[in-house]
Amino acid sequence: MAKLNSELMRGSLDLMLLTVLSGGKKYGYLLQQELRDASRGLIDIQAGTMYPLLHRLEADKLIRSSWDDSTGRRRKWYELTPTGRKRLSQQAREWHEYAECLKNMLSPVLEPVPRTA
Amino acid sequence: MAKLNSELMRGSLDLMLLTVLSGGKKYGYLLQQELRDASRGLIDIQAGTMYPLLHRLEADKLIRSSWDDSTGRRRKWYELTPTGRKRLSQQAREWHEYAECLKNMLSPVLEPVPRTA
DNA sequence: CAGTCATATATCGCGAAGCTATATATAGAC
DNA sequence: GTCTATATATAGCTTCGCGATATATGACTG
Repeated sequence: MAKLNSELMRGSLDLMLLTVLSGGKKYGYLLQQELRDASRGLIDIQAGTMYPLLHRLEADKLIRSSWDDSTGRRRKWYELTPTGRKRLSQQAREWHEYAECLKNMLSPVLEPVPRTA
Repeated sequence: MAKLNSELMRGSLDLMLLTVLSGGKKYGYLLQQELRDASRGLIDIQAGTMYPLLHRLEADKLIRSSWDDSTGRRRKWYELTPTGRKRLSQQAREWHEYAECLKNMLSPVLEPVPRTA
């Protein structure tokens, strides 16, 4: 699966991270991998994109973090806050509405009208 | 219909303009109106966003323009170039793929699993 | 044991791009 | 004559994604 033109994802990156986090606590590197795997390589968020984004989401109190230093691998685990959960479901609905709308507009481009036999 | 959080549209604005232009020649103000109407107010691209975007698309030779000064209303009509048409169908497919992927990820959030009776 | 790669997080600087505000000009309504 | 809608354009601000770079450890390999 070819990597996606990343420009397309602008605007829904937070939504994606929040979505993956709704499946439970994750740390950054794991999040990155899960996204890549779940999308068969389509979605590959760079580290230099993801970490600042996680920091933003935390500053906005949509997620919270805790370090685990018990192993040699320092890991910062993130989880949704109640606010984050609300934001997620709201953004998800908004995105879905938008996607349906755009899909509708695109339909003539995606599936050209078959010739009337 | 409430206006959409415009952040969500980042990354697919060009796609939308190209899509609307695939329906025939349009000038900027008309484009803006058609988008707003077709989406029942959901998509409302600001003038300060749209005009620079149109200029970019033209600089990239995806669209071309011609002035109509025959009336009091100066209008700049835009139409797709062959290159723009190719780009549109390519971006449309890419977006669709991405949208399906995200929709998939979102499905547990959008439609919570019903309790097993 | 030295070298290399994967794991794991972080930040800087750059450039792209959307928004608000503002400017300009005309048409039509009242 | 004033106000609103039509129609296009640009400057300045800010946000944000990316590549590059830095740091440190674990795991494998010869």
